[in-house]
Amino acid sequence: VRPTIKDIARMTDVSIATVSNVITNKKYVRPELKKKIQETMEYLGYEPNMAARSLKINKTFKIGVVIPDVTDPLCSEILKHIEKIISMSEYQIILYNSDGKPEKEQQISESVLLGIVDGLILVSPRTEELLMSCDYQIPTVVIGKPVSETDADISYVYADNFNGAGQIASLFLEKGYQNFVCISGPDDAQTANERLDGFQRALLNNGVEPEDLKTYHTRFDFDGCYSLVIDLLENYDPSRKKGIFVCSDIGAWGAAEAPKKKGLKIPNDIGIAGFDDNYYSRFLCPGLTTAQNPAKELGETAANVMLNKIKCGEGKADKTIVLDVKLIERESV
Amino acid sequence: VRPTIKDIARMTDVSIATVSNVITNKKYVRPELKKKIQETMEYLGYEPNMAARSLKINKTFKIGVVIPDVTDPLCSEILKHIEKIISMSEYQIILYNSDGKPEKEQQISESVLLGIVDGLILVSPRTEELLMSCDYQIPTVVIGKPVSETDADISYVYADNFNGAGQIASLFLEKGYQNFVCISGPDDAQTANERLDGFQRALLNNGVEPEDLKTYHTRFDFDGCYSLVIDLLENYDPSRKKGIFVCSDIGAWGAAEAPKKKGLKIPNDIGIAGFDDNYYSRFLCPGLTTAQNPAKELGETAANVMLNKIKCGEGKADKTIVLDVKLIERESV
DNA sequence: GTGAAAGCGCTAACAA
DNA sequence: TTGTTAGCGCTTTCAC
Repeated sequence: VRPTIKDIARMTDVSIATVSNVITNKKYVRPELKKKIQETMEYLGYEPNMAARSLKINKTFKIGVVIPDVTDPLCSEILKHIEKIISMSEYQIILYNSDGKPEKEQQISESVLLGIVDGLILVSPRTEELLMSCDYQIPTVVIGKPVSETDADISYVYADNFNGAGQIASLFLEKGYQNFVCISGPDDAQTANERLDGFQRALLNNGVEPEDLKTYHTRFDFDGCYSLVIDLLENYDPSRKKGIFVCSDIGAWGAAEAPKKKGLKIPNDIGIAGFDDNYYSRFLCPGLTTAQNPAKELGETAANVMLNKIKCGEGKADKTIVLDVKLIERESV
Repeated sequence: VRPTIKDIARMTDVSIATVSNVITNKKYVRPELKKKIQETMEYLGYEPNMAARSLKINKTFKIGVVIPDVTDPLCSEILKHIEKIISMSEYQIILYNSDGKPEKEQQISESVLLGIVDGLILVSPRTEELLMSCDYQIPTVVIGKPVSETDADISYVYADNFNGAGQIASLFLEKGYQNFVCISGPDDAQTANERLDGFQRALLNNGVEPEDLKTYHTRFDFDGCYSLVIDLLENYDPSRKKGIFVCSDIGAWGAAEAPKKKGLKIPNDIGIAGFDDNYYSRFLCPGLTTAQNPAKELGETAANVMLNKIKCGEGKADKTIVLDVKLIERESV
């Protein structure tokens, strides 16, 4: 049976208050007494009862992390680095899967998180539902862009998607591409659309004619992008070399498959670029040129901001942090 | 400020005991009273204080999941399905990353998990350290094979690696391969070695001469396997067609790169098979033939067994469950 | 510098 | 059927 401070107190002939004082380290206790108490705790294998402490001081030492899909390489990378940082503190992570569904996010935020978590990290939540978190005054950090003004205690950390996509555009231009396609996700995929905007703006600002840029929205997976590009390649004229920018690596994988099927060579006949830099993208043949979503920094920063918010109280932590994205040039452009 | 049962009781003119009774649903309460109480709870947005409940009934409603690496496609797949099952119960998941390091596993099991978790799911832990969990009588399920007898309350669920590897061997034989290589992980990678055994046994039992099978242990990643196979391909004679079985998909990716570099065609000149069936393996060109590690079933089963253990008490749940692995035939053999 | 005691919100045994 | 009450393990005033 597990020992409590009472047991320690009895064995050491002190009061439970004194034992508590050495545990919390908030009041001075005579060194020799302190030592004796610590030895007894060690001896009995004492570990504080978190439930009791939580009840008393009204903290749970848990941080909720809401992820759309642990299975997505980017999400899991972010999660990994959140975990790394958090596990060095006294906090622990409670994991929630939102499936990318607003209802699930809402449900999680609403009912589940009331007393059971001291803070909440939302990974790329569906935009509209952010507002949910405003109801509860629990420190929140969102990995993603702010969507509407709020006075709730929310911080945001996100990657500079706009600029990243611009770098892709510049690369295409440098290499002499003349005709462009941008494939974005579903209409409401916010980050994908920032990338589309960045790509578009950079191209247009550099003298590309609007009719030389076509944009599409599609299901953002392998098959969706594959069949879209198959269609685009009807009557393809390689003399006006096409550069296809797909706003996510996994989609780019599908897109890259299409030219291969048609006997077109990447990057000689056509260019493909992605966004994210999945771990696996280096293995695509040819290696996928892409913009690196800074998953590691995203996770670490979000976790650190969270810890700060909890420690310093409302309003003291950064409101918004935007992280640079880096061009990863391999062989597909 | 958050309402408590006291508030509900006062507003409803009943005692806190009655309120508690409608919450826990363990004693009969007059329907009209019950309704009134429930309405009040709804109205005030009451949510039970988990810390208090935990303290009282000595349960945390948390399940610890210890994962070597969330970033690994197999692990994250398992985790996803654990989460799916657990989230349908009243339990929640606390996530721990072990980095595949025994020390970390031990540390997690030892200090952290005492009172803060009702059960523990360990995903492919390093064998020796399993014993740790025996000290605490907390329900444990291990995704992986039992290594030593113990009377602790541990259940095991794992895939039939031996048989899966055997299926790969049979496929090679069927297709007329005559020379074989098996690449396993580091010496102490238990599952990898089961696969090696299964492959070896099946081959030898079917008349393959020992000198026609070479086995290797290596760092189990892309680069390790790549350079190993590059070496193996010195003076390669395609007339005695070689079948290479790599005990994990990610290694197989590396292995498959080597023949390509040397101008050898897969599967015409040489065959490559993997094990696991990562989500990404279908995208390798040619598509990787592999044995499917049943990640979904592994996760779901482990979670269900856990829930049973917690509900039914010690010893009532299955001790050991082994799951079938299925051959996924694509184009690399 | 140390101890006594109240009380965090809840459950369950017992009384009514 | 409902209410009273003790107590889970801990922190924290407030006395001493």
